[in-house]
Amino acid sequence: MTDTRERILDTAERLFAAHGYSGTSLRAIITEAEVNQAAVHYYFRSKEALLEAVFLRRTEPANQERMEMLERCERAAGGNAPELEDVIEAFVVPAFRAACDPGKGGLVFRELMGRLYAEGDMLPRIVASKFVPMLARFAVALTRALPDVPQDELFWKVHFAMGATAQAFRGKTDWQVFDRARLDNADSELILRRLVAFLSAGMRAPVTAVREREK
Amino acid sequence: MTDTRERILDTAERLFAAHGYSGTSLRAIITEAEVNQAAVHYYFRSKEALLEAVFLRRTEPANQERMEMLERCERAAGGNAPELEDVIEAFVVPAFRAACDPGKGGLVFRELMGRLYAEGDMLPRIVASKFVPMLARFAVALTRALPDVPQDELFWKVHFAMGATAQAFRGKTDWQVFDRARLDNADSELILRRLVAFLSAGMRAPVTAVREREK
DNA sequence: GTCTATAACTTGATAGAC
DNA sequence: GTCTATCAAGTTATAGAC
Repeated sequence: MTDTRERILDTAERLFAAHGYSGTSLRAIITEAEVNQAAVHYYFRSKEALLEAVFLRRTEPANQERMEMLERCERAAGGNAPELEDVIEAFVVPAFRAACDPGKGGLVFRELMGRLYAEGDMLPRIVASKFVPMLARFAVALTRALPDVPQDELFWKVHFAMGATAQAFRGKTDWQVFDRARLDNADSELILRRLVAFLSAGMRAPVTAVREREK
Repeated sequence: MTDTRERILDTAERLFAAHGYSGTSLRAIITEAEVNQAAVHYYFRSKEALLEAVFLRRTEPANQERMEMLERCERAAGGNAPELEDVIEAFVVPAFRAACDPGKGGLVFRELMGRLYAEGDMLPRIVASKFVPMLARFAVALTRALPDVPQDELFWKVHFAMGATAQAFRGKTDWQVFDRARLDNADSELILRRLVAFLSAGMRAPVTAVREREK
């Protein structure tokens, strides 16, 4: 069949998401996808290249959309600084939506995205470099939206925000301390709104407002 | 020598932090620690048990401190609801400080903590279960500190907050879009203040305040 | 408690017939 | 493009001498 390649991608996506990169063996993928031993090395030439393919398949279009969304909101602002919420939405919404709707991938890729966001070193820098131009654009927009925040503080806020976003993508916890509400059955648009609200407030929060206290 | 055990723990901590659990082989640990092949299986009985030991060595005391700090701030509040910032600090500060100061572990364990927080499934649930009682206590305190936030919304906010905290622990990014400021050379108390400010604001942010907008 | 040796298995990757 | 067969290396874990 000609969809062998796709079946490998789908299965790899699922297993990488579930067990991580080094936690998933090519043989596990081969077995679950019910393809031939050599197929993986035929279509992709290595395990690493397979991960890249899995990753870029969904990431590249989402990044495209992010840029468009950012440009659109910057144009709408005219010469003024863009609204913080808009910048954050431009970054978060395309990836999140993409990770929700595609008939097949859905939750699975979201899980994988969370893992990759969080680990940061699972992808070789070559792939990460595909993100840098986009991230740089967002860094500028953020700086304009938050002109009073010094750069090194902004760095940390972005850092925290990336972590929160990654977790939003993952949507699973083993700690059943609140009894309910997994990503599986939750309204993803509502989650998005909550995430944007959370991030915006966090980014704006003045650090100096934290009162001094005794240890 | 009698510090063989400790040397294994230290090395394992470092390598798990750098490459993840399945990305680290026992042989790599054995080699770097310069101990004998069989030593790991003698002191710990499996790779998994070794990870648990690495994890609990620093985690158990920190969790103890978290509980104490929470109780202290609840007592200070008398019958009233505890202050949000205090609850967050009680959760974040002990682990973060512990991960900063111990002469040896320092940055390394922080990196590992970030990884484990983010992955969530690297530790077997048996170990995770050691956390549940503490987390449940914090869930109650949070609910009291934020009485107007419905439970399922609170669940998500905690979810986001855990992600941001995990990222704060990791403190490394490959995306050099802001040119500077790594965890390595940053003032950790300042990071803590920033994190607490970020989380508090995010937790308090009313979701309904996010204005409607066209996609 | 420390060591060497090795068992028992899984890994990523390839060669070459069809 | 698909298959089987297999390699070389690396893996966790154990047995048993000292």
